[in-house]
Amino acid sequence: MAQSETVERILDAAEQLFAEKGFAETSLRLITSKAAVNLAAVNYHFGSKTALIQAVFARFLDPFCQSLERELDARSGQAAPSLEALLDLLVSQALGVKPRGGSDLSIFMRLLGLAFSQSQGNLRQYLEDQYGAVFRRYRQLMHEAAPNIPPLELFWRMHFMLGAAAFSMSGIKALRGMAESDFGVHTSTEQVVRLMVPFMAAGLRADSVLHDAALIAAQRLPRGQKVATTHD
Amino acid sequence: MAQSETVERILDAAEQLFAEKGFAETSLRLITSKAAVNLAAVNYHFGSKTALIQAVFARFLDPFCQSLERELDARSGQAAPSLEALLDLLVSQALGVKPRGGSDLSIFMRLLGLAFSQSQGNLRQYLEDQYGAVFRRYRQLMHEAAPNIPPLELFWRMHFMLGAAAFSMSGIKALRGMAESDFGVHTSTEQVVRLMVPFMAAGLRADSVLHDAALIAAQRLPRGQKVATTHD
DNA sequence: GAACGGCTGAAACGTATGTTTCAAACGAAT
DNA sequence: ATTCGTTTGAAACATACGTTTCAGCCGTTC
Repeated sequence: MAQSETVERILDAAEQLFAEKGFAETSLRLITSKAAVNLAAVNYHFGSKTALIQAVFARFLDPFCQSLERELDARSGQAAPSLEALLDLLVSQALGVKPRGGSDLSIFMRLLGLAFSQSQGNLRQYLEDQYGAVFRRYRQLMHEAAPNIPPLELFWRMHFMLGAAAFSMSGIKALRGMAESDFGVHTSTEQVVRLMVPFMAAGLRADSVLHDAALIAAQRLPRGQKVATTHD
Repeated sequence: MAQSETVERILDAAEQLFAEKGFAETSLRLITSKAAVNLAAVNYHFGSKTALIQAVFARFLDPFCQSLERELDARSGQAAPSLEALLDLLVSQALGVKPRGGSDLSIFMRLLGLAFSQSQGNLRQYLEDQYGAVFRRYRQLMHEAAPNIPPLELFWRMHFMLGAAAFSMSGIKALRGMAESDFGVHTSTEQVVRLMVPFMAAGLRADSVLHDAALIAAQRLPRGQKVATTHD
């Protein structure tokens, strides 16, 4: 009956605590205590801590990806968007998705960063399976926006991008503190995000170093390789 | 007889396991078992697990920073180095420092990434205290190499850079796997590092969006989304 | 009003962790 | 050969964790 509020409370608390301390360092007891629910509620509603973690991501990533895909669909007929437009789209989506009160973009990105840096191929595999399609679609658009960059290099550059975003948001509190003590200026999360756009756009379209390197040779797909699913 | 080999064995095992699984997820028993030493040896030689973690970083970062400072000293008389030269210096130092057999650049960067993304209270402060001076010195050179970028923006861009590096190296194995399955090409760690340089250099000298003194007010939302500025 | 099913509360279970203890082993100096 | 400080080995300790259990609660349905 009626989706007890307990589930939301747990997700709220877990999201915040995971972002603060990491997954392994956050105990269920801490979560349930912060959420003011019973310890057993987690295993009752989610089954396990692992499932809880995935649920936290799903609550954030599902609306984000759906919203992003909607935007991409809306643009599918028109001319291919520019790099900046693509980045802006991502930024505005990220800034726009606010499922709940507690959710902040910095939390979102920090969790994403943790997902990639914490151990288990578990979570990573989950994200890959669940949201890999959207990523590939977005990458294809990036490829069209920067056709002179070899796909392999673009792949890595997009992950440099993701890393820059995840890392900065990850430690935004500490970094903001450093910036504030060094420059006496407060930088809001949103401002940091906006600072990323020109950095990333310029990095993405920098001259490739792969055109005549050894990599480019292997880059031409030897016909046998399994490239099957992705036509990008 | 001072400095038993046990210490080195522990550090080797710990470094590798920390990089693989993270700090919290790596137990002392796993470390000592891999190192083939007694469990109590860790607490005997290092005092605590926390101290062990710091020791792992010190063994890596101390020679790196010393070597970097030496290079910076050697260049202090000459003309200010270019951005690319500065980045190359970093890369070559990072690729050059190999204190031991097991040590790999990807391990180095992954640990660094973990240091910033895991429960930041302790380790982060340690790194800041211990190596903050070198960072500031390097940043000053970056400022001279890109004088048209406002220092605050440069600060953030350097951290975007660090994030890109830490993140990519952090999950290099998984990313390499993705790249390999999508493009059928193996990318070595060193190649990934070299791919970063043009990306970062271009990002660093991208046109600033902070030109006006009004650092903060300069940011106006391009599209009509709700602002609701969540101050955190 | 009684019976049912979803949900909560409190307690316990089994396990794994970091740390401590203390006796034994080792090596160098006396 | 004995001594002494350093290092190791095996075991125990205290604690924290994720998970399970089960009795009780409450709203809904018959």
